[in-house]
Amino acid sequence: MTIIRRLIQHGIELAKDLEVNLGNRSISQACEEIIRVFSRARERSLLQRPPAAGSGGGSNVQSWVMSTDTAGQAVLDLLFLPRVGEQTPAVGPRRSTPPLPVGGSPSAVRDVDVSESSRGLSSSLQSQRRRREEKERFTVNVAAPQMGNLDLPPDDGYTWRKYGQKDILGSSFPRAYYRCTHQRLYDCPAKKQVQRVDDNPYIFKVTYRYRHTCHMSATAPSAPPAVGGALLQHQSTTTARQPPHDGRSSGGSWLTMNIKTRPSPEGGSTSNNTMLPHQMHRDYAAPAASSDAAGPSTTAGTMDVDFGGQPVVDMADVMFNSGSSSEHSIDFIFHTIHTSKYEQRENN
DNA sequence: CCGATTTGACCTTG
DNA sequence: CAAGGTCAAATCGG
Repeated sequence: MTIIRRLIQHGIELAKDLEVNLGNRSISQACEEIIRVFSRARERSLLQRPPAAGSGGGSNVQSWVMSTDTAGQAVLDLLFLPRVGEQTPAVGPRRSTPPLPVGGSPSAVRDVDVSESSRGLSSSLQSQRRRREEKERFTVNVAAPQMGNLDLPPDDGYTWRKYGQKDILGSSFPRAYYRCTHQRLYDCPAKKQVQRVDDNPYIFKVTYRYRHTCHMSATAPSAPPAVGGALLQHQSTTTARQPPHDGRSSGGSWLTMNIKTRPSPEGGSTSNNTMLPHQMHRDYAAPAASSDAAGPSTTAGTMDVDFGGQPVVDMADVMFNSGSSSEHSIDFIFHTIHTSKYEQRENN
């Protein structure tokens, strides 16, 4: 743990140094060094990760980093805050709920969803749901692998099943539609859309919708250890962190964006997509929307709780995977544009 | 054989 | 009616 701390601290110092000395030093050189340091921290944390999620090392490291200095906190803010909401694709919902009816037939599973989304639904209900859906959606920009198969979508730790692809008007690249692989078995409603950014084919715009519920089922492949009911569970439980099989993961997964955000309550989210870290902190720490679709962490009301339970591996993860919506150079450094934003629509 | 992907058709919404 | 989103049959691949 000491080594991890040292590595992380070193990384933070390097990042600080980079920001201070921008222009005096080769940026790429500095970035590589920072990446190396954090990579080592991550690798070590992966090796050392305690079996009991939520307790032990992760929180220690985090609290330690947070207590280092303001710059360290800034880095943490920058890196952590985005993922502490609810719908991160990287971290499944975490509330203690009874297992989902796994035994049910696929159709039964679907019925749950159909109840609201079936084509026969009344328009008012549908629009209601639609409004809520819009709130449960956020997009991130993720750097595409710079080598290998560039068509591969970014790996965010979950397993997705592609169910459609569509050419979008005005876009040079088609949009791919994915849903959670466990949609049927565990009634997991999580979906995402992946589309290359027009002006930069090396960047994916990923839109996430709904939360993963496949981690909540006791029988789910990813059923995490229940810790306190409001603690984070690590994504590695399920399909997360599967061994790379396409050549983009091992060294490339860090390019992936793992942002965790919490939808704001009705009207709570600002129309400003470029929230500063501390703003995000406030917003995301606000009581979760009483969304019936999922509400895992209405209990995880405070960032502190989430922070405390976050394993260090996630931290390293986020360090590479996410940025923030601030103008920080970290974004540039890690080549991960994090325009994490809520799709908001004006109240109709 | 089973699960994932592809792809054209269909549905919903504005 | 156009565009976005989803379905589902056909196909692919392990």
